[in-house]
Amino acid sequence: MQNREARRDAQTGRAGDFASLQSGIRTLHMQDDMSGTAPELAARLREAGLRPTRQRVALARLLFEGGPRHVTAEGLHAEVKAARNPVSLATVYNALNQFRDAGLLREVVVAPGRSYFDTNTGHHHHFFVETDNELHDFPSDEVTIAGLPAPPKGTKLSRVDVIVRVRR
Amino acid sequence: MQNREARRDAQTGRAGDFASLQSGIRTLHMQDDMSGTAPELAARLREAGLRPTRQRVALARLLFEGGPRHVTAEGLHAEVKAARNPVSLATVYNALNQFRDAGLLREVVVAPGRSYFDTNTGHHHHFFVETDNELHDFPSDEVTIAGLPAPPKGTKLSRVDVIVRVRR
DNA sequence: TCAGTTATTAGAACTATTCTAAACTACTTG
DNA sequence: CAAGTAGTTTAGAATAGTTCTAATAACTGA
Repeated sequence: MQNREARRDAQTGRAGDFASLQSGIRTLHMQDDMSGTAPELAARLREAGLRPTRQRVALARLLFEGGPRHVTAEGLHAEVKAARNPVSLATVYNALNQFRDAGLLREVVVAPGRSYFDTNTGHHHHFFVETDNELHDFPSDEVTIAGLPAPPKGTKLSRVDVIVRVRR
Repeated sequence: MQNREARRDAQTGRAGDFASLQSGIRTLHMQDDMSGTAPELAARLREAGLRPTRQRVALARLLFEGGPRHVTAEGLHAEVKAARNPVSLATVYNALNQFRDAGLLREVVVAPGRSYFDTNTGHHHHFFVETDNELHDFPSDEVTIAGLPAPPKGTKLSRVDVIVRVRR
């Protein structure tokens, strides 16, 4: 048995580097009607068919009030706890899944047992820093993917994920 | 001993539909020196720094003797059991991880808790049929990705994964 | 052959996530 | 605004996938 690299919980990291790319994304995100204050968020949840409960609003605020983010369930759970707005872990999972199903979040699976929820639901792709489990967006505007074969017959396109894996 | 990778560049003029892409991949795989018989596989394992134990050879045969494949640990474990060549689940996991680390396999994570090991280690991408968990290869020859931003400073490119998700 | 290293194994442990069923709360109607 | 009720939350149990432990077995070079 070889011992393999330590898998630190690099936590959700709100990133921060990548000056230009990130600010581009931020702009995008802020223009989005998702950003609102608590009552706006409640309305948004209602639209999505979800009752704006105390728990869901608390989570939505953490997710959508700042800039774009990538969170894990555990990370978000730690945050609500820290914010003295306790929500059970099961509820965090439920809410993340519901938000994703409602199109408010997008799930990105980067490694076995590592799945992030991305508040940026627009077209974009990801950098994943394998050595420290950091995930960063980059807009798809610049990127063109040409020559994709047609989907297997009988299937329809759902989406195209591009993950650029890098290491430090 | 490091030429088994990233050598799949020339190949196929026209691509057209999905079926012909698949057969293109099969041809490729058969030409590969990975396809050998038991003694050849043993040599291959030794080259990779792995003792050719009964268990590893049994697994290598299942993996590399036919055409290209996508396996899960559980699936492969079921196969060795069915072939009356029992190997413990722990050993299946160990071997898959070692084969991957040695560059004999590539791991593809398609969904939380769903990770496949792909015997095709050349350049190619994937279709994933979300509705029934099917994974298919397609060669990267036809696909061009232009305009990828530079990796975050201090990092070097590891690889680019493209997963085209479709549903039935 | 034999020593020494490396590999295998069953089962426990661990991690991430989902389920259960009881308690609770937001929305509706009267 | 008092209930009714349907949707929601919760702790804890359960599950799934994978890794670890430490005892046993097997490969390899001399």
